[in-house]
Amino acid sequence: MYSIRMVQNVALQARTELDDRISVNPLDGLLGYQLRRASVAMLADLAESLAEIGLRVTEMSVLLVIATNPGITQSEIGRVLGIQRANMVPLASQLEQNSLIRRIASNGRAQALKLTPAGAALARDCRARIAAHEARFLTGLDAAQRTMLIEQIRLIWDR
Amino acid sequence: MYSIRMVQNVALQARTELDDRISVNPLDGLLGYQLRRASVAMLADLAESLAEIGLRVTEMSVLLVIATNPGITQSEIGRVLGIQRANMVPLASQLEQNSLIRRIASNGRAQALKLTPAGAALARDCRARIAAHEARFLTGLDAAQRTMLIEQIRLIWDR
DNA sequence: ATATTATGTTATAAAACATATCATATAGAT
DNA sequence: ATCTATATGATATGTTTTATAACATAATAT
Repeated sequence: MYSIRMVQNVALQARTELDDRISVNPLDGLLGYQLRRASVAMLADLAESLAEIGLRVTEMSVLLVIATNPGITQSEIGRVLGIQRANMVPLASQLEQNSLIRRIASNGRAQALKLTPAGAALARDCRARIAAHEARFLTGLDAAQRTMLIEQIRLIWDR
Repeated sequence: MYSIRMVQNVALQARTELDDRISVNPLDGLLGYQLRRASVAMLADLAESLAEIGLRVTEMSVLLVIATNPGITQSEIGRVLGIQRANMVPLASQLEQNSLIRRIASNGRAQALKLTPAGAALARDCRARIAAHEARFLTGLDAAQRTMLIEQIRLIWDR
């Protein structure tokens, strides 16, 4: 007979099947959704690696931009990385407190940012960790395919 | 002579060139960086469109998952979308308060979630907005190229 | 000389996200 | 049948990220 228990089992069965079915996610075919999931996955992996050297992802990004562009200002870094001017302040302060960068009086209120030797050493470590991190997510693609994929993704937001 | 003004102008000139130069961003060739920038750009565009109908991106995602899987539970939605069980609570409560979904006692503590007629109508609106949104970022690619790109990105995090 | 612009800064708020804990109800084991 | 383990929803909490508004200062432009 149709006891409550039976009905409950049927309900459970349906939900178990749901877990196994593949196309239950209506967002699966969306570019925006896949970009978000991939980005979150890579961010988590990178954050884990950078935590071992006491850095957050955003801090590492600022560090590398300064390494490549000695003398760049906070506002310029913000424009390059898409970070608000106001949010650059605690970021740069943190890096300065940890003796990774120096702020040098420049033009107007602007300050030229440069790496300390410790900052330069850490930047090299970052590059190695990033290379390993990227490789973990690009297996199965040769160099040309990697470049093409990255360029296609860049064109999505930068044109 | 080397007045302060002159020195300052030189500094400004250097910074202006920096803005124009192309490869000042050492992250440009990284998959993770491009994924993040593209994801952020698409999220901002989608959020703007969904704000017009009073929804946030996450709320829309939950709404569409319920639309496709009537009777699904909060925990299951969390597993599908990568949202913590605890964070699903205020999400579902918000949708229920706005009379977009109903929570129906099911098995155990679980509750089967279903759309109200208003929720179903809004879900249709969402799908139209999403289609327009996706099209804005996929110009220049035909249907086959779009599918391939999305699949390549999916493989980055889901394998 | 005055108005405008750019930079750094502070304060603040909102949103997203993670963690730990708890009560309850089922499934499974003995 | 009883006990244990597991799953779900819920609450509370804290952190991180991100955005906005306002301000002082120093440069540039008119």
